[in-house]
Amino acid sequence: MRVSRKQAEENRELVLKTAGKLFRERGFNGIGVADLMRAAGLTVGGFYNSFDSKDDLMAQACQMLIDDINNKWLGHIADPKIEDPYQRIGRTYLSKANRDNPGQACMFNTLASEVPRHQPELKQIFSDGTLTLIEHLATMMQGENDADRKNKAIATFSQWVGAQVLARATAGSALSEEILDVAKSTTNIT
Amino acid sequence: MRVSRKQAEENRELVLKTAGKLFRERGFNGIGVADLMRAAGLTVGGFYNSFDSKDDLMAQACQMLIDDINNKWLGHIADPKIEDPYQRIGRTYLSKANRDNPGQACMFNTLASEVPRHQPELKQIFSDGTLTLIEHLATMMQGENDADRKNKAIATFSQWVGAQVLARATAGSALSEEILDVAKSTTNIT
DNA sequence: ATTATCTATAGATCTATAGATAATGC
DNA sequence: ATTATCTATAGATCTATAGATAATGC
Repeated sequence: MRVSRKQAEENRELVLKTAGKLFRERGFNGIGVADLMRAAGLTVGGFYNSFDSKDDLMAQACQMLIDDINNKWLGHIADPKIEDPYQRIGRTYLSKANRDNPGQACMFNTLASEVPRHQPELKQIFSDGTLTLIEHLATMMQGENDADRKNKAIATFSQWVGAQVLARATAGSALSEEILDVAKSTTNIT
Repeated sequence: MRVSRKQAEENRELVLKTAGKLFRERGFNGIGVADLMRAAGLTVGGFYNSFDSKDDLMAQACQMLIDDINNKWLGHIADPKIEDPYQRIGRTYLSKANRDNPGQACMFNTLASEVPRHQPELKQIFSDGTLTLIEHLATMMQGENDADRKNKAIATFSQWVGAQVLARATAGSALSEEILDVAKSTTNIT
């Protein structure tokens, strides 16, 4: 029954990844610890070896999801093969594929509105994460100075988040695609 | 124990109003039927006389909350004492008071991201409600034609929703107020 | 010997229903 | 007689823990 330390660490990471997907798909309250462990191919008893509590898992999963976005964006910015990282990021962010697959898309669209109801640690992770994302976005914006670029990044990110939230809430109607299209044109995504 | 039909109808409406507040404060899964009835000064047994199920309550509460926004906006538009209804609406929407009191603010900020996970009836209510809100907002926008005004309304509403979601997720940090301020200036609210 | 994971379960929820109660409305 | 609401509870969750098991790592 016992597995190697390496395997145990891999299991912990698998649980984190599974949680990241299922929290985005079903919300923090929409997936229980036992079902989550089963989805990762494990059983509930092992959970508390890796995590102090479900709250601890939520915090770790959110930190991981924010790091994933940051690393993806930084990778795009650094990649010489990607000519215009801002276009690439915005096109993906506002795609119908992202709208229809919340489990793979930006966590802010699905989980940000639940954050204020949870523990301070989680709020801190979201606060810090939002700031970092906006700073990265700001480096890709055109503007006269840093403050101007930051403001543009804030406007752009708010628009993106709001558009995906509303596009999902109206999915199936013509309005849903209009919302994504308008967000693209407002934020200069072609 | 039995009350008059008038009183029973008033009780039903009180439960709806209480649900509207608590769903916005805690999410659909954050408040149970028994606690909700207690908050309304009643007990759980009476709930199923007024509602078929918790899903039914969610649908009715969301419809009521959307109607409330619509009626408030239409009232502002029709009120001769309000010089610029768009300014009035936007200033309230993006206020810190709204950020800090989700139980009294626009349901889209708190509940829209949960909608895709629930029953089709709820999705339909949100779809229809979003379209109606955008149409009302469009009448207050400046633009060359109907399509132009509708696009501006879509951009504005997405921006408002995204800004409040992010402002709440970052509440307590300086960024939170910056997000609200940027949304105001982007959507021409002074 | 240590420990990662397993099965089983305690105790606290949650939705929904059953049957009793007492006031309304014919 | 009817019925809106009450108390009590069934049955299904959910988080977390206890103790057993069997493989790792000294």
